[in-house]
Amino acid sequence: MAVKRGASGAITDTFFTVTELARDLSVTARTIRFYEDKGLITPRRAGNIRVYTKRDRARMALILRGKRLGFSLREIKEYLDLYDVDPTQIEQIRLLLKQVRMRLEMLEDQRLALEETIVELKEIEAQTEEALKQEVASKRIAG
Amino acid sequence: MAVKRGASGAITDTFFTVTELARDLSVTARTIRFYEDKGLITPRRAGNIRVYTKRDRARMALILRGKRLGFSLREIKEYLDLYDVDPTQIEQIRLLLKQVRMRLEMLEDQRLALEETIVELKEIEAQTEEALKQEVASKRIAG
DNA sequence: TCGCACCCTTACCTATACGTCATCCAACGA
DNA sequence: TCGTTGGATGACGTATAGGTAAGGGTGCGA
Repeated sequence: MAVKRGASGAITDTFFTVTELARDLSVTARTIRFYEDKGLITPRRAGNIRVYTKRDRARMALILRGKRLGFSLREIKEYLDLYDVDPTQIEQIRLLLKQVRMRLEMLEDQRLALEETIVELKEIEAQTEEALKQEVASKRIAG
Repeated sequence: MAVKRGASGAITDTFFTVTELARDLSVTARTIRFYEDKGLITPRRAGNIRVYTKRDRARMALILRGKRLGFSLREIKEYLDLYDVDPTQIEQIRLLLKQVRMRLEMLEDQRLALEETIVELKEIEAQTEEALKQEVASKRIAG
């Protein structure tokens, strides 16, 4: 409920400081500032202090999801820019569509690889559990 | 059909040289040697020349899939080691099982993120196609 | 008024994953 | 015998994604 900055570093309930946002998203403030450096996010300032809105927070969440998916910051930036394209420029729209489709293909491909791996790991898991049971059982008999 | 090394660098049909394997997998020879340096793959040698079997090729394919999934070489190494664990050591089995389950959790998580993103991109795609149609139609009328 | 908690910027440090020479050796065909 | 192709180090270079101080400013409660 603090309107001014208290011990927590909060400005208001709808705005965040870097460290607040960082804690919220389980990253460091350094990381957030670094993303700003790279042009992925541009918070407003109160004086020279960064002020993040909920929209900024959502954007950060998108960035982090992109990272979980294994994309580089450059790629994530391009991806985020897809949301900000001017829809009146027809050539720009065509380009955008092409990019979106390429990315979709990549993701579908990645999903396939992912599912293959999950299946294999589950097999290993099952075999391992089996082996474990066998081991324990034989020890019980031997003991 | 070459038994000796010909112009292609082939040794036999079942063995590969670095560059052959590299071409086959669309990576550079440097990459493969680097993986060896990091202990991810250990081909046999003919003298001091690397000789890769089909098994080596399969292992390389696993490595590359791991990379597509966004894992580091260190993680991929750990993952590959799962295939080589001695199944008689019960504590080792328990550890293995734990690792497999952790990795599975990560992958399921990743799959979720992936599917969210795919859905969003498909929405953008649909909207963009729509906008494109509108643009073209209006230009046709105007022209 | 001191210290603490945060904020900012600048700058150097680090790990990962290769790319890029440079140098040297061996085999093969013209 | 020479040139080309390919293989093997070894060393240095590079991009990405931050970590880690260093140095300095501000507001606030004790």
